[in-house]
Amino acid sequence: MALEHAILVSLTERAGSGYELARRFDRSIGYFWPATHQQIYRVLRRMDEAGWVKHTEIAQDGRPDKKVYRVAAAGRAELSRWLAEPEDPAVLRDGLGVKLRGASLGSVELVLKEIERHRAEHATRLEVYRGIQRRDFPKPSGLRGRELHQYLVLRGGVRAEESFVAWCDEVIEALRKDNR
Amino acid sequence: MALEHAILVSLTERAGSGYELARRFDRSIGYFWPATHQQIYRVLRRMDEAGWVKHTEIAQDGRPDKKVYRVAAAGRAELSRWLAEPEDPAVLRDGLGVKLRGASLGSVELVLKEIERHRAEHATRLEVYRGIQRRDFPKPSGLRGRELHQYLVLRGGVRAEESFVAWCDEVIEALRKDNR
DNA sequence: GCTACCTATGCAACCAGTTGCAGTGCACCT
DNA sequence: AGGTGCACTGCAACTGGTTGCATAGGTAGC
Repeated sequence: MALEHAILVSLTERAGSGYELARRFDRSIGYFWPATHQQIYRVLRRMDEAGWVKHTEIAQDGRPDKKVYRVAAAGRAELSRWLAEPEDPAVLRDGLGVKLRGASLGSVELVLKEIERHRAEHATRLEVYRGIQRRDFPKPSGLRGRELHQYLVLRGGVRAEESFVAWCDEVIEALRKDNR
Repeated sequence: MALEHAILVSLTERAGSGYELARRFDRSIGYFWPATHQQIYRVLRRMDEAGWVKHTEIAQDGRPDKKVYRVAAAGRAELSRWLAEPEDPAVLRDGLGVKLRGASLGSVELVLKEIERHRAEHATRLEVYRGIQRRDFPKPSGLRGRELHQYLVLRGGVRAEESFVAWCDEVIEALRKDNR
């Protein structure tokens, strides 16, 4: 599995608390590996116990103390081990496809509405990603190394959402036509 | 959740045993909702207890007996309830993105190889889907109702794999260029 | 004759992800 | 003064998915 590894990648780039990591996930690694704060906290504790990360408690005023985590030697070792290991290719898992498949057993009208809703959702995410792209990578042609990799990951998010939106459009058009 | 519902959709189209369902999932609903046979058996038993499906034991010679399941009234009711309910839009979850993001912490060479491997895998799946498309839907323009829906679901699978392959190609080219 | 794979079912243990809740204290708005 | 929202941590229960194993006869290849 990979939440451990996603966290290690993120922590290697920059040390941080569980909360900060959860925020970071929301707008970077998270579009390839979403995670909630509870999950992150639990995995951080586990990795701390295993010696993959170390934490320093930091008192803050006006705010609860936070634990800032850094990657330890064992964590770096685990990360390179994992990076060299093959990964299972991702599979699609989308309940919307099941709904469409079963549409004629219920109301095709309602399923169509649902697809329009998903279309809007995916279009919103797409706009968010494009915004990040414009802001953080205005000139992609000059990118190298780590920044290039980050950009390419973002491109994956953009492509995935584009493809969702295009599929929804195809479905919406076909269902409307069938309905006439 | 939706494995229950995916099974109900499939069983409504045609009654079948757990094993048959697992095969069907492998080449139809499964590209939107993958499931293993163990999972399917467990859910079938649960649905049987809940009265959503009924089974008939069928003796076969030279082969183990099988239980053929059919959807019961309660199952049809549950299915329409679910079809009318909103569904959370799907999120991408792909460890390959995490690996790419962390590539510079290990061997970029190795990650590149891994991406080429995934590219090949996705291209294979894509070819499988396109084969099904050619065989089962040679003339998509005339499709209506349930068949149209099935075709559109397949189109989703095709689009998703196309998008994966295209992304891999973009990444491979960019990493090669960066390496020179 | 042995290995391996296919049909067919299923249990048990485990692992990962989700949901709901709880508590602290500041800042900001009404 | 009261409500909302944010920063920050965390537990507990649950649900769903994965993996490994067991059983059993038939077919196919070496």
